[in-house]
Amino acid sequence: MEALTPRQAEILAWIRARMAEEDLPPTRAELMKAFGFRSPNAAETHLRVLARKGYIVLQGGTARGIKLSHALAGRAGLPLVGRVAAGQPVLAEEFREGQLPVDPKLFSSEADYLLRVQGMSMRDAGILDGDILAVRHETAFTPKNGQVVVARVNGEVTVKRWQREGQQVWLLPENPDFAPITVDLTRDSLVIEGAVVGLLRLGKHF
Amino acid sequence: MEALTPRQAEILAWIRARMAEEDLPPTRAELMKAFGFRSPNAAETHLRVLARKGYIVLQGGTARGIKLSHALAGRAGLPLVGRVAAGQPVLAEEFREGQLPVDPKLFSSEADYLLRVQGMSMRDAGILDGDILAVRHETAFTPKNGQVVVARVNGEVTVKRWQREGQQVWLLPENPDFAPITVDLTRDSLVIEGAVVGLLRLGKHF
DNA sequence: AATATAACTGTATAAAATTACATATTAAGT
DNA sequence: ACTTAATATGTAATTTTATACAGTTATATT
Repeated sequence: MEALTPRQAEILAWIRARMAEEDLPPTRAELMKAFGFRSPNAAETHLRVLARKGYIVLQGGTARGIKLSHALAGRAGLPLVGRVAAGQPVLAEEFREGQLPVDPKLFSSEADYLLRVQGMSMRDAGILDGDILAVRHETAFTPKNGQVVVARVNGEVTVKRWQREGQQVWLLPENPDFAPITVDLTRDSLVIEGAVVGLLRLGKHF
Repeated sequence: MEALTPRQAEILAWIRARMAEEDLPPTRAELMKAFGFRSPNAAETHLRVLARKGYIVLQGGTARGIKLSHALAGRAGLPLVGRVAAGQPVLAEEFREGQLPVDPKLFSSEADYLLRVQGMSMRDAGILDGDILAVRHETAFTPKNGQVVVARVNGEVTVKRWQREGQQVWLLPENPDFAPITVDLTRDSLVIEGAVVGLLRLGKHF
């Protein structure tokens, strides 16, 4: 399929999100408003391009006649991510173990991906080795103390309980056999990968 | 929910089918054509009634602004069962807390219902109070020793690890604060309700 | 230097769609 | 008998929506 420009991808993403949420395709005017266009024709031309490139199908003479093409329409579920190598993006293609048919909206907060847990450092929080966490990808947020987060310390991805006081952050395990990770925000690199919004344990561990 | 007349049910069914197929709600004119009305107002009044009775939601001033109400829109999913009173069937209507959009085939073995966990007796197996278990309903099967099952002892529903030797069954908790339940099959009543095939923990507990 | 493409503005209009109002028939409920 | 509700017809106004046509600006391509 022909590639999209960043702007086109942005517009397609918005359309998909809108349709998932409202269950109704947008009008040109709605697109216009959402992107701050001053002309409905800006929306029209974008739609034409998306249609020409095969990402959507336009039904002429029909209000809201926008369909996602089959390839995109398949509400696949969420990607399951396995062991993430240091320094690499969590959602990089090579760490994907597959796709699970899980509704992102099942959880309290909408989940973006699933992450398989490695190790027993959160055992006493009921998070065991092999469990699958539903994660909301949000790098720019401030966790509350006590919240379970997916963080990256010096490139390494870890799941821990967040505790912060001033410039000092502790990533607390829930297992006395493990030591807390202490991070001084003024010196160490710490990236929040997301918030844990759910947990899934499948079959064979029972 | 208020009952529908046959004609109203027919119209609602058509709308649902149309939306499933076309992924776009119909207009009054389309409804009119489908049912042979000679006036779009026939469609309008039907829609008003369906909305008043709670089967659909109409968005005023919006082309194709028809939404199926949540009860109808929610596809399949699994029933979530809460506290089950002694002696009553697990799936009795009065214990249902709702329906969750979970694919029954997500688990190693196909799940029939979801059961909310009460208490901490399985804490060390990573099953916490408030967790949701996916259960395969199967009364006539022989669990393997060590398997986590939903059983009913003297009418009371419980989740424990199964251990059997001869006519003696132990239902083992995974928490030293709780005592195993000992069942002599020659004297006590024991019904297996199902096998635990998965676990779900949603949001707020993190 | 000329051309093409992306990403728009601005205006206009026809078609699609909602929705009000007036009316009719039949069946069910009080 | 009277009223209400269901199921329509018929007309028309208004609003929403799609979409054509004529430009503009910036960037990349030939």
